Amino acid sequence: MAKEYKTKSKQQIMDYITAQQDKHFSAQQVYDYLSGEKTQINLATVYRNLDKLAEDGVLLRYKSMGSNSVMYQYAVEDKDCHNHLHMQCNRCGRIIHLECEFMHEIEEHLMREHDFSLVCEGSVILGICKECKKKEA
Amino acid sequence: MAKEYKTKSKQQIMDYITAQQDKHFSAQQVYDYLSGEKTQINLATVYRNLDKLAEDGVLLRYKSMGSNSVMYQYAVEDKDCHNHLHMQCNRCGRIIHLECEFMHEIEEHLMREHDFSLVCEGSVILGICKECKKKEA
DNA sequence: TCAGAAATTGCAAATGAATTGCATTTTTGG
DNA sequence: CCAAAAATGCAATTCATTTGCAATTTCTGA
Repeated sequence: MAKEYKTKSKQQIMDYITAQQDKHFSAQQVYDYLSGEKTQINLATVYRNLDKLAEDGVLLRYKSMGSNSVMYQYAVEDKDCHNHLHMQCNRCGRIIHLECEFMHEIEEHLMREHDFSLVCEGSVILGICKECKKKEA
Repeated sequence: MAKEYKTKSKQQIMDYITAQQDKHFSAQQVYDYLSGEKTQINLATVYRNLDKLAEDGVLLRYKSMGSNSVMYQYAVEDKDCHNHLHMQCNRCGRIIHLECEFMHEIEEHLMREHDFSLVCEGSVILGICKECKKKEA
């Protein structure tokens, strides 16, 4: 099995993404942020690390029409994203986990009435979130 | 307003996409199909036409993790895709319209319990469709 | 019917995100 | 401190998509 070495790059990236919490970001954004005067990092390194983190389940990884790059979002650790849908806000891009009993109803309905086995990972429905509606009002 | 000229390219493309119905396809696939011995078309033309058709609502246009290119699917004319979610099969890629009363329940739940205003267009949940499950069994 | 305007196409070049090969550097375990 | 394993930097590459522009096609109205 692959060992993992702690590196400065990984640390910087982790610091960035854990600070983002509900927000989503692209590899380029991580790179831009980390390419300040003090720090120095390579874009390929960012890509490699983000992809590994996504594989490890630390990050959600998805494409949407809203952006021409792959977006990532920090997946809170104790959260198993295989059991619920995700709602993404069309305005702010935030991803909200649809964690409630209603998920069972959705899943069961799809199965029973449509013979469709829901796969939650990567399933993202769009809309406008609470906060953004408030802002607009 | 922009006039529209009927061209051979448009005709060929329309013929292809209307024959696809439930199936999805990329610009490249349309191009490959239309680049037979008899016919001749340019990839840029395919892109331009598909994008216009998507703008006009004739095609659904979406990205998903399953493919590294934008996918299109024929949007049946009398179907208003603003009122229902879409289920995409992870195996065959087909998009199924979730048109049933249960949609109201989902929409209402999201609104009432999560203060989330669902936007159906572009909302695609993933899973395995009936047909693909049969095949695997 | 025909000339000219407008739209469309073909082609090649450009763009831009993402990936990869490889030499170099860093990390870690003994 | 020393190798080997892993990670990085860099440049080159890939691949989908877009764009500029000249050539072609479509349409319209005199």
